Amino acid sequence: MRYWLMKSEPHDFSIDDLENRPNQTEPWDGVRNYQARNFMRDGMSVGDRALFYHSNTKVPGVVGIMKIVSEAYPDPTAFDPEDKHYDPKSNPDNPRWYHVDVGFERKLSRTIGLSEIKARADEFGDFQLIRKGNRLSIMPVSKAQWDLILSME
DNA sequence: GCCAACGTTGGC
DNA sequence: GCCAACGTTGGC
Repeated sequence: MRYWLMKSEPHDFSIDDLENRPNQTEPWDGVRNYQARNFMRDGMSVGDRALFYHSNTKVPGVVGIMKIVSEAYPDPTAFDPEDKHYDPKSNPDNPRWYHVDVGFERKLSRTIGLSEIKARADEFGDFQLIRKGNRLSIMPVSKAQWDLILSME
């Protein structure tokens, strides 16, 4: 089993939105970055777990835990001209974008802020989240990093 | 709202 | 294949 971190802007889709979905699952659609796609398509397996991270908000940070509940499959929003994430270069015969479904596991009792994580950068070691200029929305997390974040809850 | 950092596009 | 221009991400 692997560990991941997945970012979402809470005004687009938040941990509460996920919790309130009928089955508490949701396709993690709209990813249009090759590295992030490759992590979902080639790296993830059902049963993996992921930190839900709120980005571009007042207190950016880790807010909950999800599990990966599907294998990767083509992202249909790329085929829909009406969709915000439409990509004319992706089509059903040759899909460019893939995603997985995620499931709600639990909310953290509080937000583990990015600033708190940065303050302990030494303990986290090489962590994409706190690399300078990081813009990746999906990234792997080591077991040690996972445990460290949850120990800060 | 600003802007630095980054990824993508497209002309050459 | 290079690289300038552009669009996006995301912290602050």
